[in-house]
Amino acid sequence: MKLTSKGRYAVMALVDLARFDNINPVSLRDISLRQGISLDYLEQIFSKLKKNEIVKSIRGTQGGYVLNKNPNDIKLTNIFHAVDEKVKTVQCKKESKRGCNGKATKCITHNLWDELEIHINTFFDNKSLEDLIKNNKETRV
Amino acid sequence: MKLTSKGRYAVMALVDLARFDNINPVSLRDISLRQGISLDYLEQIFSKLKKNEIVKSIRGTQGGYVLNKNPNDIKLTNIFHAVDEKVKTVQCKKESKRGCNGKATKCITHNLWDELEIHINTFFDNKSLEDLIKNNKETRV
DNA sequence: TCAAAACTTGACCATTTTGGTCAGGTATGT
DNA sequence: ACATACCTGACCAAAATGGTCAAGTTTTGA
Ligand code: FES
Ligand code: FES
Repeated sequence: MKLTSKGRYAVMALVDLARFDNINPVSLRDISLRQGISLDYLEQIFSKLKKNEIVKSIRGTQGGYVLNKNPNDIKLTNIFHAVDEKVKTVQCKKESKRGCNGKATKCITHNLWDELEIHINTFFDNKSLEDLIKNNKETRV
Repeated sequence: MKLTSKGRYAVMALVDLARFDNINPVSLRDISLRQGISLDYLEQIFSKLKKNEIVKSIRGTQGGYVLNKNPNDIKLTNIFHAVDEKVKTVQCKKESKRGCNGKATKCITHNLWDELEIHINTFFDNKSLEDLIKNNKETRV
């Protein structure tokens, strides 16, 4: 089980963004330099964040990106969903009655994995961007 | 973030094993048939489980595998560790002071991922094979 | 006006991981 | 002796990962 860098970068970039967007839009170039993430890769990520209305873009010189919501209303769940970082612990299709082995009933560990998935998602549901900024400000002092 | 089938199969196979090992050793062939897992693949998995002293092997006709510990002492953590299914959320090396971006300090989201890793591992630490068997017996009634 | 800054889109690709298969063993009970 | 079942290691196709590259379009400020 590992986190992909797409998800990791998305959160990283948004925390960076949230810390600077009070006055001006923040350019991807700046985020790229500060966080050490490839500019081209950031563009892919922000394209998705924009489609999911987590950020707004402002074009032209002095342009950049701005948060589209209150940091408190942006949960990790939303960010991960936007960049297709999904938690997948079961093998079978959830909607179906069939199991992962192709048999007619769910396998003997299905419930376990389901519990695990809920356990992980709970973490993401409860963490907002606001929490992360706060936490980061504290450690900056 | 997804679970690999190596980890999933390992647990599945051990639950199956635990349910039948009271009397005789259980052959991989039987597990393979009951759970729909390739025999060759199971052999790879059990080789690792054996090295980690989670199961014992008994060779020859009527041979098979037997649990090497009390089901209550086999935690999911142990199983996952045995088959190299590890939870990896941070990008950097934990021991090092350096961050994932190559910089001298940990990145702004490092603490978050660390928290997440602990959150997930807690789940694995607290779940034993015994729990799974019980749960399964209940649902079988 | 026009160049530079910055967003936009989509194709492309090398490397690694995954999820196995295959081919040969070796040990042991009957 | 022979069948059963463990044991070992090589091998491999397909998918996912983690990007790069190229070619735009839009807007501002000098
Ligand atoms: S994981 Fe759902 S049936 Fe096996
Ligand atoms: S994840 Fe540890 S420094 Fe970024």
